[in-house]
Amino acid sequence: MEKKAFYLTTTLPYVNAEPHIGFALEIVHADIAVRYHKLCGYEVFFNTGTDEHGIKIYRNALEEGKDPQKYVDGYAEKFQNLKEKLNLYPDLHFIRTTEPRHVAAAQEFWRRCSNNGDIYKKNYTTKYCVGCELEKTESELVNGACAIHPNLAVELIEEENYFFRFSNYRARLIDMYEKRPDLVIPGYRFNEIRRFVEDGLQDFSISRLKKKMPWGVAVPDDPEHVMYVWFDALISYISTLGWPKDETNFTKFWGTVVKPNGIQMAGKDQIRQQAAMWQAMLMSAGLPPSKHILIHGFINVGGQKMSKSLGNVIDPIAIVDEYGADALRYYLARHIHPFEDSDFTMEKFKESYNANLANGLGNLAARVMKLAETHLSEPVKIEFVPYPAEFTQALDRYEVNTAMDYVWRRIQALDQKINITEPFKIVKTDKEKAVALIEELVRELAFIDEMLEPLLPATAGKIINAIMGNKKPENLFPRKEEQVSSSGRVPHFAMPKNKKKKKGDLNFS
RNA sequence: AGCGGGGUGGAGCAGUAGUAGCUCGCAAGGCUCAUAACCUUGAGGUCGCAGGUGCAAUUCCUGUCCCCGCAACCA
Repeated sequence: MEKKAFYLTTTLPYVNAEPHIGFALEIVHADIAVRYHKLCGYEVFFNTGTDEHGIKIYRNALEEGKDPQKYVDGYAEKFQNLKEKLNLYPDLHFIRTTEPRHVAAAQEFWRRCSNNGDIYKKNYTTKYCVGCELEKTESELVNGACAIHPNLAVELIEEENYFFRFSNYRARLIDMYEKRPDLVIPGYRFNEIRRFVEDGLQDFSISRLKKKMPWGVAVPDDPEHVMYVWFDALISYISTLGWPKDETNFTKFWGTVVKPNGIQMAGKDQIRQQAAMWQAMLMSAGLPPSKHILIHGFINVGGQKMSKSLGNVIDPIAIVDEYGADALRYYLARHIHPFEDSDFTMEKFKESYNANLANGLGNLAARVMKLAETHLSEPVKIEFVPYPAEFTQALDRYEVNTAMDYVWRRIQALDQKINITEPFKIVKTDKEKAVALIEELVRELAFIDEMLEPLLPATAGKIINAIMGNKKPENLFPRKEEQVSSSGRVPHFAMPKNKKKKKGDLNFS
């Protein structure tokens, strides 16, 4: 029997900035889902990439005196490096929208929409904010300027553009929403987009005049136009599969109209593009819709938006360099909610790192394996134990945080078990019983390790190696104690907390 | 205005129709295998406010107050 196929794509980040913690969140959650499905026996296709066209990139490149292609090459490399930095699934597919295979796919997609009568030319004048790269309606302007970029002059655009007949798809979208109640997850996001579509749709512009802005995919049969960046970028979800040439691969992973299979992950600012525009585009091209669109929230810092001017931007690479990929993966998976907005501060990160990775998982692995190394003559044989329902149910719903909580309860339970059964004591009186006990502890550690595999793959590998070698592992997560606590007090860094109040101890601080 | 999210012990957050849970912090004790770690116990909450439905609501409904987002470096 053929393996079931699992397809998951992130949105493609626009390459005008360094990799962002928000994208790290998206791709780590995606990576966990992919690894989990792989372990469950699916054949998986995991896609990400870079969105490289558009006026903003064109202008940035010119400002830096670079050829646009050279400019995006530099950024694409930084994003490709995330694979290693975040310890992502080894077969991660990476598509760049400037690749010939993508360009060809975008053009074919255009042709199909056009043949279907959904693309037409229209003269129009609009106000356009270069900062947002968006047309602005009157109601969106404040004092005649873009509210987000008040310092940039709103440009008046009057030109002939190609438009997509989005308005034709209102009924069909609503109909699909009715039939596919799990298209957008979570449900309250689905309500948002449903209401938006019900309120009525306006056709949107999908091309730009080449003489003004040449940095885009050429529109078929019209040398004067290039595609608007959003139109071509969305198509990357299927161009990465080899569409339109590789029909087999495409159908296998993207599915069919009857049985869609493509799962997308995106931020809450992307609902409109992903759940409405893209779905209408797929209908127009005669292609299957998405199966699920998972919408995650944003990361705030200390209750505020991240912003350069506030100086509170979190750099995922810096965290990985200091703490390791799995430490960041841990935090994103357990403490950043899969759907709602979450807060990220370095204080919280460090607190959780010490509590749950150093003191929790790392210490547990060390104490179990030290017992094993000392008292067992050979490695414990490990058998695969099926994942518990509580764990799989959480991951099946993409509730990674709940799955993490479950694993950490097992970690705590194993710590408790060691304290209760006291093998380190029993070994002095009843070696045989102690050995049996320790073997049991190792097996339970292996069980925890199994669950860690999709979550913290590097750590999981180290632990299973330690088990198979019957050897205490290297220090998996060294404690970090150098910081001053958030209250400003110097921490009691040199004293164990269960002794710090004892009288008579010398205080080394 | 509208739409969306949120208001849970000192802090940060889960969660649920039926003894309210986690991390940190605090208090007392235990253990010594472990990364000055681990375990136990305790103090601390009328789960924003007011109504309603239920045998039962923090959990569902209605109203109301407050905070945040929809305006980001687009995630």
